[in-house]
Amino acid sequence: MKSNEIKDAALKYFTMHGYEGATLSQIAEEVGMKKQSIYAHFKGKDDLFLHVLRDAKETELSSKLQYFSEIDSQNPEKDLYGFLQLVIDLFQKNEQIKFWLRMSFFPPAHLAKAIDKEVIDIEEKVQAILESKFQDWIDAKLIVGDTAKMPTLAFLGVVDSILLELVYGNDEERQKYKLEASWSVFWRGIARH
Amino acid sequence: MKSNEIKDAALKYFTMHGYEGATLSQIAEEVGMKKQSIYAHFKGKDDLFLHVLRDAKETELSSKLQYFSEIDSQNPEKDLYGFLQLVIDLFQKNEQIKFWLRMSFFPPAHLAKAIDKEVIDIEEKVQAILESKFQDWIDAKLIVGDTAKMPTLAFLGVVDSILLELVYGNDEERQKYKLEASWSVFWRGIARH
DNA sequence: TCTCACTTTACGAACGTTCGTAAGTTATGA
DNA sequence: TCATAACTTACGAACGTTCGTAAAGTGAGA
Repeated sequence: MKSNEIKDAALKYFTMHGYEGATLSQIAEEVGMKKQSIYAHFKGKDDLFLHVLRDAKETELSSKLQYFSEIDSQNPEKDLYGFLQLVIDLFQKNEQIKFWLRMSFFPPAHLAKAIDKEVIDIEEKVQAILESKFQDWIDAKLIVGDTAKMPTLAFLGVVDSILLELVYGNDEERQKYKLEASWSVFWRGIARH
Repeated sequence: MKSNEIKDAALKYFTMHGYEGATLSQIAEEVGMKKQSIYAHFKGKDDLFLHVLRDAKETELSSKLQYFSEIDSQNPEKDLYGFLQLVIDLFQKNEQIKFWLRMSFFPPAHLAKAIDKEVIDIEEKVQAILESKFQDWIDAKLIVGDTAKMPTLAFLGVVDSILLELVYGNDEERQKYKLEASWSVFWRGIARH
């Protein structure tokens, strides 16, 4: 399917150079065609971008939902650390997550609204699941705290900081160490002791 | 000084639209001149960008260094929380920090090397100071831990996650709550108890 | 099985626009 | 008078997009 090849190339260049920095010529050349041919598959640059965005959203969301459906939820330490590992894993082997991250935080101005809607949609879903898990753990006295919202937001913060470190990512040793540091302190911050 | 006005406008557009998305025409118009007049002050787009970058770096660095020189260092809880407040404050009233953040993580490809050098320079300095503070606090048994590196990196992670939330920033209530959540969990994670 | 109409895909050429950049000219102020 | 800074005008290159056209693929009817 040529459309998918185009989307793959577009994903790559949008991720590397941002919306404005990516050109249809580059994308077309990567696929082995002229930029005009892209218009046989997509209405234009915006249309192509939004298709890539929705694919990325689906990947991001389904990966995370799947993770939560698989865990037994009786071991918060394992479950949460596993989620961090999942995020790192996705980031490293899946260009879509990098794309998603970049566009979440620095969207092209004229598409900001459309992007925001998708971002908020995912965010709410993930946060809701996470919050219910934390509530279970609190009720089961596996972690401390009265409301589930606090550890949830703190954990999402850890996820963000790890993602940022991965984006920045020139020192792999530092990445590992920073992940461990953030995780250790976070876990001590919510664990019973 | 017209050069400064140009840099101010450039800062604004580089921050909003990124390097590729910002145009010299827009910048010139903001200042009230033609884009060709910019060349009376700067060699070109790259030159203007690098000037803005260096100004931003200086602001970022001097603000943080000044903070550390002012604190008494005997109260880690107050000192660290104060640093978070400083970062938020800087971010909200100073466009340069937003610019700095965007360019740190998503630099224009052909200037990535130059930008990286500056970013690493600041990062190392801030980390070094922070690490020595943490070491003092550990020695004084004000916080737990054997090595200072772990709480340092974890704290830098908290800073990053807060910055990201500010960049994203459509829900101010959520921002405050997330800051409190990240901070509370972090502090409990390193505090003696 | 062959043909005819239709759709899909690709591309050369060109559109209008904007980009960053340059040279030459005019006004301002020391 | 002599810089300096802003202006006007201009340029090649690249941008996203459109048009017309040609080739390739598809399905139906005879």
